[in-house]
Amino acid sequence: MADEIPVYDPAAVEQKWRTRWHERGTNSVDLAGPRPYYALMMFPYPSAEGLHVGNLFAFTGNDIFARFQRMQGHTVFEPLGYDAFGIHSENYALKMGVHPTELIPRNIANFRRQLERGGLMVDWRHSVDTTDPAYYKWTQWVFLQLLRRGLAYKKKAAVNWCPTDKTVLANEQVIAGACERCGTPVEQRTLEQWFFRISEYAPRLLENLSWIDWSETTKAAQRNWIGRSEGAEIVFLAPLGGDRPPDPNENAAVLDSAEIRVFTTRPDTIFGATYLVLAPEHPLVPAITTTGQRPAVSAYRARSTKQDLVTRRVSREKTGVFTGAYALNPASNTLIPIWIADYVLMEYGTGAIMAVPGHDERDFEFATAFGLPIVRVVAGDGEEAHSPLAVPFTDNENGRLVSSGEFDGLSVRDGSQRIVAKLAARGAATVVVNYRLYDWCISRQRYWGPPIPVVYCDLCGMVAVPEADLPVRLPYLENFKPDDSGVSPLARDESWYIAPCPECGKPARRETDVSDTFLDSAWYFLRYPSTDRDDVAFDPALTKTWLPVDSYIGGNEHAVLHLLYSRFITMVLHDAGMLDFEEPFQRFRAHGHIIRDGAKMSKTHGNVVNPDVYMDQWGADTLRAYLMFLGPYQEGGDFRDQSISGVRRFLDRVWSSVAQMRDDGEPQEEVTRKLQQTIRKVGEDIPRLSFNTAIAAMMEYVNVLRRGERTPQRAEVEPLVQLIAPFAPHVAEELWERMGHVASVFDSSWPAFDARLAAEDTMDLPVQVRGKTRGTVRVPRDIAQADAYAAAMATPAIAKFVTGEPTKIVFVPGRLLNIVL
RNA sequence: GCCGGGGUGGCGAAAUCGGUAGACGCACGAGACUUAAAAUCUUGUGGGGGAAACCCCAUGCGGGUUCGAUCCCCGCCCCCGGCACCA
Repeated sequence: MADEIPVYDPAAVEQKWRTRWHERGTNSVDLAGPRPYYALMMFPYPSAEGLHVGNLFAFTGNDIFARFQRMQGHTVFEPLGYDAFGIHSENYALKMGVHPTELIPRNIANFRRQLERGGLMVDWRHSVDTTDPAYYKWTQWVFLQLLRRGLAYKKKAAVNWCPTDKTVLANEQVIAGACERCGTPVEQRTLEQWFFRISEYAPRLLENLSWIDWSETTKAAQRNWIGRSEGAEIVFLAPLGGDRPPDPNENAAVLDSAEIRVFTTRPDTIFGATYLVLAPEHPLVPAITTTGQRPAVSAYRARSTKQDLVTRRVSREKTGVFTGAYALNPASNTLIPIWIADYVLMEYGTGAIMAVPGHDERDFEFATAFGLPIVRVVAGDGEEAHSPLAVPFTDNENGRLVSSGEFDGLSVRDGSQRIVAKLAARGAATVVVNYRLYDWCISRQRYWGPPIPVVYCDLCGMVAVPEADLPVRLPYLENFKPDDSGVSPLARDESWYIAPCPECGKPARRETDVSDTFLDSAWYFLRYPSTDRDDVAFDPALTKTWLPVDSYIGGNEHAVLHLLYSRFITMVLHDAGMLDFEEPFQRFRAHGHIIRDGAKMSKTHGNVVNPDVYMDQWGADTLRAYLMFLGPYQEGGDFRDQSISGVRRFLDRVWSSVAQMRDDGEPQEEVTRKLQQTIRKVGEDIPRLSFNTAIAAMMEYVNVLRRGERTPQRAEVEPLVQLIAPFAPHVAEELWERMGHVASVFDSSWPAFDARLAAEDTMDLPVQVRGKTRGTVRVPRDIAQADAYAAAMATPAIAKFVTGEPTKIVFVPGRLLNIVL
């Protein structure tokens, strides 16, 4: 090192180390290495626009964490792949008039280039591409495992249909009655669809949330989605065949009657149930409807089943029709009318409710609209028991039962229990738990996805494609545009869909639907370690070593879709004896999102950041560190062009510290102490993903290091280079090499924290008078209270506030002294 | 409506088993270097008052607990995200 200080040239340094890492295999993981650590990040959809700065933000956080784990002595596996099937790609291909089989490889190549440029420690030998037959062969295999276990089934179902994308959508993909992709109002259509029985797993999917180490926001979203509610099913008997209101004096039990089961979370309010409501599609409706009401009821049913979901969900106006029938309220023993209305959903609970207008807003609205009786059966403390209700009373914390016979005076909770117990004794009620989670509709009438591996034979019926015959390859279709028919474009290619029946060999017909993209991504983490194996989906030994995933990082936009499906598929494979764990991700952290100028980045806002531009101008290391510095990783932040210079300045200062470094002296005590504190801080912050404060701590250290005219010593800068390495890997490698090291800095051990070197003998003890800080005194760290007090009183600036005798002295050793007067 | 997360300088943000509020960075001001500018270095910067030493106010709003509250409790307001005619 001569007098000339070499200039930090990011472009040259980064180019050099990309090549070097490749040549040396620095990022190639030894899957048999010690202390395996699987650091997974959500794989991207390779869009034509290229890598988004938001992707880079997400990946960089994971990369820092992974590199840190490696320097802690772990063998770290940090794979990345491409989620390239799906409507997004297909629509883009349609728009551009390019076939997806051409488009996707092009996009992937561009992504790969940008990702490598970002300096990620990814082992590309273990990548996946969901559109590769070598991958989707196993996606089809996963489907067959569910089929075999009775967890995949086909049924005619009212499904969400997007008229723009011309496809079925899962409930998860319908936001406020509209398609999450294009915003078009969703219609209801009845089609034959494939479903997975995820609802059967609802209790486990919910319960496990109590012990997995995930972001609270994500767990809350899943809990909301699964939607558990505790309550009771109560039986109401409805006498049949009468065209007149039954005589209450008549013995209802002797009449032929229908059992109407309702679900309620408020059995305590049963004395206030003044009518029943069935969903229009409820199967008992034809049986109970009286002759006189038949025309009105049929008209209403016809209308509401045709009605699309939007009208039904967005306009909350209450409509309904009286069936003419009555049911016996098993608690109050009175006859109450039975109505049908579309505010009661067939898909949830029993498709029937007991309406308690006094204590439920919806029932209140309905009762008001149709002039049905509103009875109060819960009253608040000190409230007149029979005070009329202008609005439904829903305070179930303080409420007490009234007008409820023997149950009067009980709390909501006790009342519920006692009433259910009493009804249960005569078989009229059962305690039940309901979930809002519906089965997962996985079929899509589109082109760009894995064909569902099933064949229909006139003789043998539905036959699963044998595993040995997988993959069922997606044929090349010139015209893959979807149409309104509700049938997949694959149904146009007879040469493809006519196939021999696997059982009898006679010509049969392939399933022409493809599966949902979310199935591709529900198991990809199992594939990464085993990409070398083409005979199994996942190698048992490798899976035992590497899974479950140690750390998973991704966006919260996948909190309910991808994460829930992945957990479900894992549980199924666990139950099938193929995995020895049932939760795929031990730890999950949701990262935040990068916005710019206070708005989400989008082409319409014109505020999209192309990472290439910033890597050209500042270097990848600077961009990485800046993204991590601009805000808390789990909250995201605002990308501001102006602020990036501060991070570059910091790296410049690290660079010149190394360039000027000397080997001929002792490290300075204050610098050493600060260094130790920084080692501790950075080592604590990285596992917490608190990257912004870790960078701030390193900046503080560099400020101390560069203070004054002195030349830094090796022992002062060498650990610094290791600390910055996860954040700025290229420049750290370069500096590490310039300091004389041959091996990669990532094969060095993270600097050890030495508490003795970090400790200081003296400190500035804050002194408060009456709780207000009035100054500090320089005292030994382990000073006793009396000495601290004496020191404070010896400081005029503090003593002058002590105007009388102290009544109390609060002393927290090492923290503060408070003199109370 | 229910469930999460959040509200701190001009800006991005630190600090929560209760203990000097505003670390670090941006921007801005002053100075050094320079013919000059850029870069770099030094230094200042929450608001108000004061010549100054200093004083007062301040973590969305209003109360409370405490020697001491950004942090805990009660009652509100606002922003972001999830769920939503789910009984």
